[in-house]
Amino acid sequence: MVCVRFAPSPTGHLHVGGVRTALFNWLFARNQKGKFILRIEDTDIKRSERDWIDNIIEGLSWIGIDWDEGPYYQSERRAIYDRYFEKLKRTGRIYPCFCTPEELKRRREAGMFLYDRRCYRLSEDEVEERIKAGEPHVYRFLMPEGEIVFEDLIHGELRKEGKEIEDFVVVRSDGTPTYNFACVVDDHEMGITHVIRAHEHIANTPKQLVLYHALGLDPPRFVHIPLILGPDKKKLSKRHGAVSLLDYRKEGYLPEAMANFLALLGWTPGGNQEILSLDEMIERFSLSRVHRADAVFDIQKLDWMNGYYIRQLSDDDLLNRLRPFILAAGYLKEEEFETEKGWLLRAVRAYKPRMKRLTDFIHLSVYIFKDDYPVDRDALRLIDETARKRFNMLADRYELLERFDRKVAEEVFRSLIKELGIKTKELIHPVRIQLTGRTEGPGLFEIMELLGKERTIGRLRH
RNA sequence: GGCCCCAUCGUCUAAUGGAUAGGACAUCACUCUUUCAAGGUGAAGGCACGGGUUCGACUCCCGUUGGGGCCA
Repeated sequence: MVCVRFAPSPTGHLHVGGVRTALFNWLFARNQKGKFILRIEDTDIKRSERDWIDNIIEGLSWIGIDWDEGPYYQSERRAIYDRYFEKLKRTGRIYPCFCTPEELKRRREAGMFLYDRRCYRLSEDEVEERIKAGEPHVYRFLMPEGEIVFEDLIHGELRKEGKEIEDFVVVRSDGTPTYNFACVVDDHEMGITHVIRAHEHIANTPKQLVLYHALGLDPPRFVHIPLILGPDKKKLSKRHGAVSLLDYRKEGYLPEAMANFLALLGWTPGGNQEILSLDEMIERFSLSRVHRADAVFDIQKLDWMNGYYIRQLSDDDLLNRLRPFILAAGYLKEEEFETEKGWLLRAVRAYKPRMKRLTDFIHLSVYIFKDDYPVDRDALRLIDETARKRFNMLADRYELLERFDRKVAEEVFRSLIKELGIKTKELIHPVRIQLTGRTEGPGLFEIMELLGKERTIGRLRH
């Protein structure tokens, strides 16, 4: 059975690149009726934080990814790594190294890019003595020579000369395993069959393979997926703006749009359909349709897709999703959602085709919630004395109405225009500006209905 | 400095030796319309370059260029 994992390091927010990796793993597992495991790689304890772990879990859940096992924490699996460490020691392929980070840095600056094995040449007596003296030391893996060849499911055959890789560290001076070592142990222990991870890990694969070999274990299949780039074609990072998945939630993106958009970065379902639900993605997912080249994160396409998903939502559903934003903006109080529901639904319907993000609703609709809304000063100049006279005439007629909705508002409006012998737009535009402070928005009579008789008249006379 | 990966419209991509190189976003135009959106119709826009291989290359091979990544 296929078994994959997503193994983020809790050193920061769950970013969109990580989500995409998780998504590919998850889609593959679900498509293959396999298992998806969540593993938190927190070996580097000082850099890991509980908050980041929460962020990862919340982000994955929000976008719709669930896991069959875990989260496992590497920080709680020390005993397992120790066991494999002993095993590794018995192979004679690791040796202690006493070189300090400062020394190594200095040598690298001097042009020594590969470790020169100086500690490997230490005599047994000296090693024993220095360990006994409590001198800090790491353990390095003695790299075998010869070519390491492996099959990547996306890139095909990849090869690397063993002597081009230095004797990498497997265990730190504090006894914790390094990334490559812990990763191999966990992937084996958890029965991982396919390691699907970001392209930047290609260089780690040969190191992991020699570890599998030394430990006498069968390696999994490797799949290196392309990176997500910023508009400048460099690896997506904070420099490019929002990279944290939950920041997108805060900005009003829908989880289904995020998932759809991210899945299409590097993968195609084939055919021309681009809008897919998670279930459709599961059904059609295949690693053979994952692209090789890196992909630029195109926020404009995300915006379009998010707007598209918003338009597909029922008014009711959309209102529910808008609720936290409306509350946060202070437009309404919790209890008013019930009493104002009918009105809110009409408002939602009016602004729906104009939203790209949920937050758009807040600024698009200010003037129906508040009386102190922003006003376009330039547009205001279009309102002259004649216009004001007409506003009052219109207000006078609206005063007489028993019922006030978009239909009667329009009928009355049009009859006034007819009497005045002017064109519709000669009055409609000034009225819109007078009522909303801006030149664009939903149909004028919908706005009037949302405003209601009193406020419409009040603003007309203002 | 070394090693590795990648290369189709501005962006995401389809094509798997034989189509006018297809679609989506963005752009532009037209349309609808009380404005802005949304919708509809259409346009413009791409195989990085140079060698091979082949009857025939976007497709295979080599090189160049460009971009990216990893060793800290």
